[in-house]
Amino acid sequence: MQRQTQQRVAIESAFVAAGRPLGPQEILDAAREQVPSLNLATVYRTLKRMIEDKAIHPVELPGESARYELQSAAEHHHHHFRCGECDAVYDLEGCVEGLHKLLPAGFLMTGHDIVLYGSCAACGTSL
Amino acid sequence: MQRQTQQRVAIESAFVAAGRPLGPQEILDAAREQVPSLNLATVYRTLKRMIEDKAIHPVELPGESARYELQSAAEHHHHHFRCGECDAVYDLEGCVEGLHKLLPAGFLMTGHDIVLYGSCAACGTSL
DNA sequence: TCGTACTTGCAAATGCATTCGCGTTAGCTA
DNA sequence: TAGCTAACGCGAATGCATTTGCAAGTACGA
Repeated sequence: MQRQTQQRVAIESAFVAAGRPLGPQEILDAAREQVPSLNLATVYRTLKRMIEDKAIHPVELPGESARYELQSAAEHHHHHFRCGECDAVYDLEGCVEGLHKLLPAGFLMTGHDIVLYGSCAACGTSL
Repeated sequence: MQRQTQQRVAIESAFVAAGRPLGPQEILDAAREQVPSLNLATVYRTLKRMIEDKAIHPVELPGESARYELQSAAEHHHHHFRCGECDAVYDLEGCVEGLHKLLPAGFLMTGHDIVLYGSCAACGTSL
């Protein structure tokens, strides 16, 4: 069976505390505040298992390696915002109309991704 | 100065003939019909120079390695469609309204990307 | 509390896209 | 047409994110 180790608890709480998609290195940095000895390989192993358990799911952005977010956040349709200052990614609520009008004749759409770029509230405030 | 080699001509014409973003391997496959001895390293070298010359520019999609498209295609704002059957990427004309309404308070938007997924006309026809 | 076997940390190994070194080939100018 | 040198093909090397082997550590049921 699966064990409740302190490293796993630290990783899970890092996701809850952040409330936004995190990459392996971000997770490592955050979780090390609970468990300083935490290793990146353990982060990857834990991520892999959490994906299998459907506790998290991957968030891919153009030209970047995968981040992950809690499945609960992914239960409703949403998109992402990437801050060019701090490189953090945030969840966005809602969607837009009219994507179908972009479709050429004969094309069938089954899904879409939208990514907004700019600077987040935290970075904008500190300018 | 720069030389007009047959490999470079083949690569440039592959872009023109395709009329859509191509990845290094796709370019290799296409250009080898003109120059069978063409090597992948040469494709990469040529792409690098074409980017410096602003003849092409990279197209990044979530979770995939870069494709490239002619700068002429990039002169006007547009987005992309990715076919899940043949893995090809196509340019889409136009854009949508209302992206600003997705933005949380305090966030500033400087750009955006939209990717539609589904099956293209070529694949849809052959089903 | 004990023992088992799941987990971890560490370092080495992968996989992959992309780049480089080098001897050879081939544009291009005189 | 000859000569210079940019460009090529090939195979090895990089860089990076991610994975794995293994010995040591530790959660947790009996």
